[in-house]
Amino acid sequence: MVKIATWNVNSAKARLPNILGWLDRASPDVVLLQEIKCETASFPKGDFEAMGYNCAVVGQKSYNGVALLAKQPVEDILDHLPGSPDDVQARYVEATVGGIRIASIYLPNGNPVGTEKYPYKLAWMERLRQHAQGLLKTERPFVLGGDYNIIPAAEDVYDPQAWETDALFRPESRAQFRALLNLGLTEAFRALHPDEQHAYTFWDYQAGRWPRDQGIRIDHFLLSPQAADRLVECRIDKGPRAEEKASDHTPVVLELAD
DNA sequence: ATGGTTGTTCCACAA
Repeated sequence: MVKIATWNVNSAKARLPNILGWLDRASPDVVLLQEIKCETASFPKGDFEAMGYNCAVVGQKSYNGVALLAKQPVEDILDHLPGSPDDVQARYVEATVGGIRIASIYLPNGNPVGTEKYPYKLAWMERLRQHAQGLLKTERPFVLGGDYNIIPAAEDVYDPQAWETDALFRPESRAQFRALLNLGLTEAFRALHPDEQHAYTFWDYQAGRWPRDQGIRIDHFLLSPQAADRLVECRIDKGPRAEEKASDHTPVVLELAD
């Protein structure tokens, strides 16, 4: 069994004790991090290496930043999403681990709608769709995990009406996400748990969203057919969201058969 | 419509 986790940590440095503690307990084989919020050189790589992880890091100052950690060797690293050479935002890293192509994705938020941020989000998603189309042609297993900043459906948000006009839930955003799935990818959590309600991965720090369980499900694993054949489990671990100095996101864990 | 919190950086911005 291979255990792959994704977690938007909202700063690798501020969250370091939480991350190390969780890795020690959960012991995933592969970890996809988003919003590390530091430059590649200042990522606390040594702490993860000391726990036996190899690291591929794509950082930038202050914002964004993604990483892929794995107990097995990390090979053939791709440090950006192809299709827009001028895009400098650190939102994508992809590598091969144990014969599986794996990406850590931090999809643009897109708010406020009406600014250049929203078309940037939609264009980024179209680039991701094009790239996934290319990966599918290899007919090999791949896993695209991360913070998609997409609420796929009404059952994935505590108050659908309140989110109607938000970039995470607008029809154009959801249509672009659907187009990605319709290439033939499997959204692991919903495929395994079609009826599960209140299965959230993010709760805002503001307005008591966590204690009231008013969250949204925006962190996802998308699997190629060859990876979906091996799908065993996908669950949300709410534990880390309850800790002191928690990230606003909690980890999602995927298990694939060997 | 407002309010509310966290992180990084610099006294705003992103989420």
